[in-house]
Amino acid sequence: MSEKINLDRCDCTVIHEGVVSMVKEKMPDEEKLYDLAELFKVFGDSTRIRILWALSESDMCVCDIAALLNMSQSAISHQLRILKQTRLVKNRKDGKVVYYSLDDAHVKQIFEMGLIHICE
Amino acid sequence: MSEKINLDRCDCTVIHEGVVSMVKEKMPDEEKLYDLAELFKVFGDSTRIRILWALSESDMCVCDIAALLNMSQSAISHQLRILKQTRLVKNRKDGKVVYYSLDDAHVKQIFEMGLIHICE
DNA sequence: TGAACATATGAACATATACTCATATATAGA
DNA sequence: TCTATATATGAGTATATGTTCATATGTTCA
Repeated sequence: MSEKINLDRCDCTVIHEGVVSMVKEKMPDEEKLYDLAELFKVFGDSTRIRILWALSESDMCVCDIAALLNMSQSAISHQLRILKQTRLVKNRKDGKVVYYSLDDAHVKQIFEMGLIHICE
Repeated sequence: MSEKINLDRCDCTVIHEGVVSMVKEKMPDEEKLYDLAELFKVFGDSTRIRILWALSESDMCVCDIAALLNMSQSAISHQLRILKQTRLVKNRKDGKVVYYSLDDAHVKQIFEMGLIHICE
């Protein structure tokens, strides 16, 4: 279990060849893991987390969210754009007002999983 | 349902006072949501995601991980530090070699929740 | 049609962050 | 003790990103 092969970029030797090749087999596509990271990156901002949490309580328009979080309308709008691109929220227009709501039933479950870790 | 009160920072008016105050009541502590965002931020990097996924398959030493991901030992070590600070991984020392393993049984479940969204 | 308002958006800026590079620390073996 | 090896870490750098500011778009109502 100690073959010691030098590799390209990593400036060290493989100590456990068997383990590495086994794990390499089991790893999902690079792309899928990249997408997964991109999704969590969206959750990784407190403004967006608060927006998502708020929307999990009730649909709201942009002004309401801005008031709730005491932030500028522009800042909220920019973040809503990101959340929409990630298909985490959707919106419906009613005259001048745009109402946002969650577009994924699993958002709350993802929150729960995170909280379980934090609260341990 | 249209009280229109001007607020501090948000450059707009509250359209639905009732909804905003109701949601404000239900929102968790600012600090808790901040911690939650910080946790997801750790998941929001493809290098760390790949490390966590790899460790969910098998414990590994730093060199093995560097070889697996074809990255420098230093880069991996820096990321492992972050993962350890967040209590997502732990390590044990065996001579010169440091073995890392998952420190949270829920990591895989958090992945699953993310994948459900991506695969929809 | 024109004023008021809700929202969206591009550019600029300040900050955060992931990696590299150089080097420190620690352990094993000769 | 000296060398080799495995890992950790501080500084520097390039890039990513969140917010602000100014302004555009689109809708309602007088």
